[in-house]
Amino acid sequence: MNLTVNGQKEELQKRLTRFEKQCRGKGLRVTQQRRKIFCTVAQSCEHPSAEKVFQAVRRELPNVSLDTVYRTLASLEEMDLLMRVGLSSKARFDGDLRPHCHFVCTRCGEVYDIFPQAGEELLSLPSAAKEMGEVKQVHLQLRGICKKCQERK
Amino acid sequence: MNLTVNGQKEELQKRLTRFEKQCRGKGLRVTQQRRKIFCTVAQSCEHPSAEKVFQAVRRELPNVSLDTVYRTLASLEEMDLLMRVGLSSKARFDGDLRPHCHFVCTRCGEVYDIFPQAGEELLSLPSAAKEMGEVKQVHLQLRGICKKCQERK
DNA sequence: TTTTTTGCAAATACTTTGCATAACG
DNA sequence: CGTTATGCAAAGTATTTGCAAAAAA
Repeated sequence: MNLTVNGQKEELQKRLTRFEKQCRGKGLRVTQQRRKIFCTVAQSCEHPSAEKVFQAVRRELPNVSLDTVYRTLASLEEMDLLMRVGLSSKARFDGDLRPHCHFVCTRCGEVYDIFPQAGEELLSLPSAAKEMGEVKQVHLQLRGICKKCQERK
Repeated sequence: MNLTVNGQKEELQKRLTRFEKQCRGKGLRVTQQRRKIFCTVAQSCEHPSAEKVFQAVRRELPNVSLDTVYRTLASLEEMDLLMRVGLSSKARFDGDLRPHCHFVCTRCGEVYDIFPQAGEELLSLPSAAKEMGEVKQVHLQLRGICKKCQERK
């Protein structure tokens, strides 16, 4: 994997400090594996898959296992130290093609529709978008904890 | 599955006609299975998984198979008759937490970052969002065909 | 030392594929 | 009728889990 430094404003050291602080706050131990996995994703700008992270980390920690990578990525996501592109778990489909967005509950996995009010603009595309290719669909997804899950806590 | 009619403006009949026209245009036959699978997703407002669609379709076509459902959902997506929530395939991660969006190429699966220009507003949340729960992250994903794929066509 | 985390291996989803038969146009 | 789509079964990925050993605090 090409570990080009991505354009994050805070340098790696600051981010590592934040990572360690959050781990300790949650009672999670700062292991070599966790640190290396975090650094790998933080420094990459290619949206690596679990497998890619595994391969990169393995160069320095030849004994890491893929399942540790999975477990760690999940906990880093939970701590908001990284984000997941798309959704994990199984595919879900939507036959409603009108512009709207989805609220996805990260606890129960439920997906709710949100329609903009009359007059509300859903979004304006960043101008850089057309340089990437031909945009066919726009998916706006809000992630958080839904009302139901908040109540049953 | 609760097949509540969703609030689509065109009624089912019109959508079915469009579906049939697009199938014929692509040389795809309008089979009972395709029609039923399309109707199921078009009428549902609960973002069903492949399995859920399978269960619903099965009630009227007891012999459908799950793999037909998968194949059909994929072709309906290709024809832009439905959309997929999140991404299929494997999970990918992003350690850059600054507000930005992703261009996802639906042909090669590559994910590119798009950062808004200075002064460009990425989006304004629909006012209905806060009623759903606590929004923790906003994911804006543009799907289309990337430059590279356009060229190698 | 005590508890958490790891690596291993095996299990579990979820999704895709090859092929003979059935069905559309 | 000729070709495409289906159903079946089996394979392929991606991800998760139980458990004993290793490592952090």
